[in-house]
Amino acid sequence: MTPTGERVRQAALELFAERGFHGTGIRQLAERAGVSSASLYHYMGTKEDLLVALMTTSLERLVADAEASVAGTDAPVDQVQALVRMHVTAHASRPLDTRVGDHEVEALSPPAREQVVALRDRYEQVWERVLADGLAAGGFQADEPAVTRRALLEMCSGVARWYDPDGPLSLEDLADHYAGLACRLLGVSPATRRSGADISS
Amino acid sequence: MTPTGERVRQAALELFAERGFHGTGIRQLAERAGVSSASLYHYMGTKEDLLVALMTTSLERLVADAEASVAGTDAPVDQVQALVRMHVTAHASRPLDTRVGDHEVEALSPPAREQVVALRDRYEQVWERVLADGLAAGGFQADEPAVTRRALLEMCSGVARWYDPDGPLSLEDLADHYAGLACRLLGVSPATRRSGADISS
DNA sequence: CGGTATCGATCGATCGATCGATAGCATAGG
DNA sequence: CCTATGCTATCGATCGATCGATCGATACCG
Repeated sequence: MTPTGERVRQAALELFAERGFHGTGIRQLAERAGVSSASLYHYMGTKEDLLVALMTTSLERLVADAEASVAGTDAPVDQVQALVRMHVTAHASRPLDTRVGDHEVEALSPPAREQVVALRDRYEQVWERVLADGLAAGGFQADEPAVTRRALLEMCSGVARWYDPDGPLSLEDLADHYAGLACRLLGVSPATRRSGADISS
Repeated sequence: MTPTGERVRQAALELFAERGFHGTGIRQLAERAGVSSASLYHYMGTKEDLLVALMTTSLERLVADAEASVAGTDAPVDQVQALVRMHVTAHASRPLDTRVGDHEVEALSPPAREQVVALRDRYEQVWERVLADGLAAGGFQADEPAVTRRALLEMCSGVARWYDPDGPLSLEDLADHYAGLACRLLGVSPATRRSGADISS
């Protein structure tokens, strides 16, 4: 990717996150990227193509990171903590990506939306499988797994809306804290949180 | 409020929630409300005035309900459960209001935004005080109260993005479940969840 | 008559997108 | 070595469409 092309993507990420897709004009985008509005079209297809590209890049990275997170161990208690750390770290360190991904799905035309939603579903399936494994193994307690999963995910995604990297909490502290909160939510007994030991062992 | 005026507000609520403020045109709004785009201006000021009115109405109701929720008891454990039930019920039964309130704040011009953010802050202060009381009384456990408060609020707000009133879960069930999740998050011991008894008593 | 409610027509501005033109820079042909 | 050719990058000008908003006119109702 050429430097100017990268500047266009960065400008789009900032403006879409800040003002929304429909709230961002092609001319603002060009000005932020430092090119004319005509030159913009040398680096992208339509404005929507650009949005799709941003979302797809971000989501594919998230899916890959999620699958890598669970690959490190077989114990659901460890897997869910790895997922939470990864998710929180991603949302805190790249809030623009995740804000665009969360808020602008409805701005997409149906075919593009399908593609993006499919990626998001793949991501959530990783969580679903880990939660199901943990419930089957007895390490988690949840009356309504589907509700608990959504509550957990929404809680973790929220950091993109408020975390300040210059604040008192480091990324590590934040990830640690959320891993603990997730364990509480899932009813993981404190004794089993630090190890992958099955609760029945 | 005249019936047509009410239809305008309802149409705006639906469209702003569905397509966003900038994604909704004055003509779509008029069509959904069943009037001409010119007649629209008999019932509103500018498009932004309409958005502000919707947000203010929704937030003022939320603030009033929050203050009523905590007025029923002095025990923080009961107060936070009442808050969670109220918040979850509001977000599940009026998802359009809360989606607009959560997503479109950035679409407001600075003076209007200040007014809306002030209301939202008043609402969050109710939560903050209850959490501080619970920590002081020893009923809650939280290393980072500010983080825990945000995590709790984001978790509860998320229901507006997925709850289906025609699904298997009733509003009551949902509120119950979230009250339980909140207690887990806050480290409330199961014994004290059903009563307002201080943990030291 | 004097409000209230309604609308077709239209305003200037801005929208996303395209056009043809221009410059720079590589490299292949003589 | 020169220059012809082709490709990348860039832009001013402008397209038709739509934007939010306003106008004057009409109808109805007390």
